[in-house]
Amino acid sequence: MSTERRSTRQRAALIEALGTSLRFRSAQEIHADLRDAGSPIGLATVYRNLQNLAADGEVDQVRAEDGEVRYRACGSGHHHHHLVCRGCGRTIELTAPDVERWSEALGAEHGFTNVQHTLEVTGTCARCS
Amino acid sequence: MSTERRSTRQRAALIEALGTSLRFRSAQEIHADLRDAGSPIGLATVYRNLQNLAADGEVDQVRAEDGEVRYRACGSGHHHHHLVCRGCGRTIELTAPDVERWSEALGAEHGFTNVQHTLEVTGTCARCS
DNA sequence: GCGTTAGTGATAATCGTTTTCATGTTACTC
DNA sequence: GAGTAACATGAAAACGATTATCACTAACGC
Repeated sequence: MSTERRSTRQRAALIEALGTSLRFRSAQEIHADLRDAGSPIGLATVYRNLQNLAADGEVDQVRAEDGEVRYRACGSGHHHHHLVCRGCGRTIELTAPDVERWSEALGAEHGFTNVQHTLEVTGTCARCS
Repeated sequence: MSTERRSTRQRAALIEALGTSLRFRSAQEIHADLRDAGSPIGLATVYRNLQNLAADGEVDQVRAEDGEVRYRACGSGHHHHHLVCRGCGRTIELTAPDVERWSEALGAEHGFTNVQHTLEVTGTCARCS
């Protein structure tokens, strides 16, 4: 997966910006933050690099309810899900082995192969309510 | 929920078009189908009515991987999930009581209130593989 | 029928994202 | 170091789904 990528200033800045945040953020948000932080970078470059990083499994992406894609550096390279606060965006990583097994079994039961699933949990965290 | 809606030819045609399909379809797809079927209807009207129907709980909407929203008339008015074929779009409704309970408990455990979740399963059905 | 009011639809506007393409950088070789 | 091929960048334009606008039409209650 980890196709070889050249190391550029922009890519490094992006990775750093991702590393310091625990929230899921949109490409536009990240772009603005980088600009504000004094790292001039093109919007297209942000999009491209985020896609690369996602393809290489170095960041997670989720699609918000409004259709926007949000990104976040995730600890484990393993498959996992998220519990995201709708207020502040605070995110807790989850593993759900039962769900994994359940969806597998379910696919098989209906003759489906190559089964994947998406599962995201949202709520209002203690601080925000 | 079911805000009172006036009955118009366009709304009726839309509901009928939805009723005859088992697949999730995009607003654009449905619009094209209606046009082809000889039911002139504006694209904006399709969008508006689909949103109304979704708000009234008469159709389900899911967001595809490319960000497009797809609609489908669903049998039960109850909360449920879907197993969707990535090839032909054939859809099977699922209930997952374990997942419901799991996400509830999880939210509580982390101090989250008003917990919701999205869960969609995709795969390749027997016919398509 | 009549008036009120929601619904319609062609079109323009929005907005996130992708593409284009000329230019700048990187990694590699000699 | 200099040369260079391939990749990366970024400003601007293109794209595509969706939403807003607004003049016009049709439902509904009387």
